[in-house]
Amino acid sequence: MPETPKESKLAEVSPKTRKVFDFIESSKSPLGAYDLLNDQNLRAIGFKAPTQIYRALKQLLELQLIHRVESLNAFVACCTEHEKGPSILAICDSCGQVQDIPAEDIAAQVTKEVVKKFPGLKELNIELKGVCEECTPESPEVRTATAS
Amino acid sequence: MPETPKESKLAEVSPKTRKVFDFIESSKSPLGAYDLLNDQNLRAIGFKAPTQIYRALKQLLELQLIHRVESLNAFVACCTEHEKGPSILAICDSCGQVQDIPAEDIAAQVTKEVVKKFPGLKELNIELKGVCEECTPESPEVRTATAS
DNA sequence: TTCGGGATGTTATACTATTACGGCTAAGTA
DNA sequence: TACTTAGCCGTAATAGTATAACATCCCGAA
Repeated sequence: MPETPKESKLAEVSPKTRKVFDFIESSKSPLGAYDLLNDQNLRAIGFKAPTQIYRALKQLLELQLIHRVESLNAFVACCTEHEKGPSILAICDSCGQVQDIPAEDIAAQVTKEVVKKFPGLKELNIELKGVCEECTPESPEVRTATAS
Repeated sequence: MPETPKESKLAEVSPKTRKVFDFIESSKSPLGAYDLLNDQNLRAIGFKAPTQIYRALKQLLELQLIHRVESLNAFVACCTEHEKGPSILAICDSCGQVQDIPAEDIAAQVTKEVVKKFPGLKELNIELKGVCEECTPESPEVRTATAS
């Protein structure tokens, strides 16, 4: 049976790094490095200093198992459905949850638009703030949305 | 004669806040709060503590005279040509300069794509990393660009 | 003139991230 | 076996970013 990409990546990391991933993945909201550091379960397995946490996070970022949410200084697990492609991170101001939305076509359009002014594009980071579907009180029929 | 939007906004702020804007605007690269705080010219006019700087920055952000570059914890002046609309911030890894590129159409597409999953969209932040045109060694004819 | 509110000053502290260094262990080699 | 070296991990110290809390001043309204 074929391993999923996530499983094969996780096979490469140490048990401690894996534990960090598990906590991020099981959290509904993004976690900061110090949230992780102060987690009793991670303390219990030997995390005592920020460096240790940051080392694990660095590895998970390189494997693209997690995203860094720049505007929150925090981390979320990558959505397992589209592990490879570019993402939009949609941050709900109300419940704090972050959705990792696939953004292949947006990325393509951005690339196309900026190529003249910025020919050496390497990384793309899109973060949205607002209110997610679950926290939106209006009925679905009358919803509207605008970006400022 | 009509004032520019920038001028009319700047008319509202205190001389000290204006001075902070001037420094950000005249800088080629994004400035952090502590870069500003440690600037001799700002010290000379009475900036002594981070709070003062952050207050000025907050006001300038609200007036949309500056952008916060989330991935750098730093601030750049808004491009004067498109003060009102959404922007893409393109950060050059080589020279450190940031281009503020208009992004009306990208914003519209993002809005359209995420409206179902994220109907309450309020803010859009797009940051790119890579190498700008000036720092790109290749000849213009053979340039290509891809977003990961 | 006194009151109250907004802007500004000041101090302390919280939060985020990195550097530097030292020890351990596992793989390769004489 | 003993040596070496490179990478991983632990630890301490410090750098960098941001906010809270409270004092003070100044000005306009009553």
